[in-house]
Amino acid sequence: MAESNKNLYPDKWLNKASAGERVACELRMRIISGRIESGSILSENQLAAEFSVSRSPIREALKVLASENLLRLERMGAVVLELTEKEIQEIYDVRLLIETFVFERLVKMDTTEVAKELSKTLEMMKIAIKYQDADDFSFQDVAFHETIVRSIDHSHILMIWNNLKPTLESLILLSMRMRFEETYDDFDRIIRNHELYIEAISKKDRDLMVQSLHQNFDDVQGRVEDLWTSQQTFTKGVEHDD
Amino acid sequence: MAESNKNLYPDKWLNKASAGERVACELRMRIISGRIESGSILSENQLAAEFSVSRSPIREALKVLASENLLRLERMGAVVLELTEKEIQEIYDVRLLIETFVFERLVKMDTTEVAKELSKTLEMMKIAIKYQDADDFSFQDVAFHETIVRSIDHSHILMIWNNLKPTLESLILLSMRMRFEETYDDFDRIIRNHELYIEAISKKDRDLMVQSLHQNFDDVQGRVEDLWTSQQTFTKGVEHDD
DNA sequence: CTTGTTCAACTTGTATACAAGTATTATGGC
DNA sequence: GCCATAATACTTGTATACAAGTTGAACAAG
Repeated sequence: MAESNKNLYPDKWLNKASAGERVACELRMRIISGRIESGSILSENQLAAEFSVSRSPIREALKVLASENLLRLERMGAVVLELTEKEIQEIYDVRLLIETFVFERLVKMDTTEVAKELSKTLEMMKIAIKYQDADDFSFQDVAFHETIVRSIDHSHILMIWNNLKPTLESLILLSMRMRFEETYDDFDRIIRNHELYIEAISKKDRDLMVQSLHQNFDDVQGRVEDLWTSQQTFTKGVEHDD
Repeated sequence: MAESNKNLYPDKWLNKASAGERVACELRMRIISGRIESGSILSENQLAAEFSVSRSPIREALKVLASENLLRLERMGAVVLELTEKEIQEIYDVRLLIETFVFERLVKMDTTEVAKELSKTLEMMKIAIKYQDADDFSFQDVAFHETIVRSIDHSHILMIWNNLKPTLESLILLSMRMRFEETYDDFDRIIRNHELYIEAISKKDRDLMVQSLHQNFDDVQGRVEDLWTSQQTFTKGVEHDD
C-alpha cells in the first residue's frame, strides 16, 4: 500500500521544476495511468494536503491539466476526465496533422542537420534499450519527435506540440515501462521505424514518411489499449520496478 | 492621456469573468494592438498596481498569455513578444490546418444542422454591420468559425482552437474596428465569403470550401501562403482511421 | 580609472488569510 | 414520513505575507 504512493513521474526530470510543475507532472501520470479514476472529483485543499504544498502550486497544476483536457474545472472541484480510445485516436490525428505539416516544410529545406540530430537521438535510444532504461528511452523518443517539430521554426506549430507533449510523454512513458517488463522484440521494430523516419526526411520521400509515421503510432497505440484495460497488472509492474 | 487608459477589451464580454481573465483579455489586446510595445518587461507587482488587483490574478493572466506566445516568462519579468507578419502567417497556417481537417470530417456527416447554425450567425453578422457595431460583428465572426470547429466533436482539435481563439479574437476585433472607421465595402465581400463557406459545407464541395477559406483569410488580414500541398497526404491519414 | 565586494531593492514562488458563494445536512413544522 | 428552511462545512477567487534568489548600484581598495 505504501508502495502505491510512489511517484509515477521520474524525479530526475524535475530537477529545477517548481512545486506546481511537479504536482502537474505527477497528477498527469496518475490520471493517464488510471491510478486516479476518471470521474473523480479533486479539490484544491485535498490535493494540497496530499502533496504537502499550499493551494497556490495546486491551482497552477490544475489549470495546466485542464488546458490539456485531463480535467474539467467546475464550480466545486475538478472532474477527472477519461482518456478514451477516441481520445487516443484524436491525439494521433493531431500528431499526423503536425508532423505531416512539418514534413511538407522540410522537403523545401536542407535536412542534413535535422537528420544528424535525429540520428544522434536514435543512438541514445539504442543505449537506453541496451541498459533497459524505459524512462531514458521514453525521454529520447519524445525528444526525437520534438526535434522534428522544432526543425521548421514555426512558433504556432510548436505551441500545438507543447500542448500535446505532456500527454504524449506520459503515454509513452507508461507504454514503454510495460514493454520493458515484457516483450523485448518490439524495440527492434521501433528502432527500425525511427530509422525509416530519418531516411524519409533525408531523402524527402513522402510515402516513406507517412508509412513510418503510421507505424510509429501503432507502436504506442497497441500497448495503450492494454494500459487502461488491465490497470492492476500495470500498477504491479510499477511497484516491482523499484 | 486619460483616453488612452480606456479598456480595449469590450466590458460586456467579461460579465462573469474573474479578475485574472479580465486582466488577461485586456493585456492581450494591449499587446496585440501594440499599445504595449514588444520587448517591454512586465513585472507582477507593477501590473498588480496598474490593474488594482493582487498578484494572484496577475500571475494567472501572465501564464495564459505565455501559453499563447504573447509573452515569455523569464527569471525577472515577462518579456512582451512581437506579433510579426510571420506570426500572423503562422496563425493562418493553423486555421487552415484545423478548418481543412474539420471539413474532411464534415463531408462524411449530415451538415444540415451546422449549416443552419452558421446561417443564423451570419444573419447576426449582418445586423451588426447594419448597426455599425464592430464588437458584435467580431463576436459573431469568431462564433461562426467556432461553430464549424465544434461541429465534428473532436476534443483535441477543439483544444487547438481554444488556444488560437483569444489571439484570433483580438486580431479580428482590432481589424474590424479599423474597418468600421474606414472602408465599408469590405463587409459585403466578407458576408459573401461566409455565404460561400456555408454553401461549401452544405454541398460538401471541397473546392468551394478551400476557395472561401482562402478568401476569408484575405479578408481579415494578410495573405495565405501556398502550404496546402500536403493536403493529399494528410487526407490519406484521415481516411485511414475509418 | 578599474576592479571586487557588499548591500539594498527588486524579482518570483509559496504559504496563509479572508471573503463570497454553494452544496449538504440538520432541524423544525406538519 | 415529508417538505421547507436554516445552519454548517465545504468550495473557489483574491489579497497579503514571507522566503529565497537575482540584479544592479554604491563603494572601497588597488
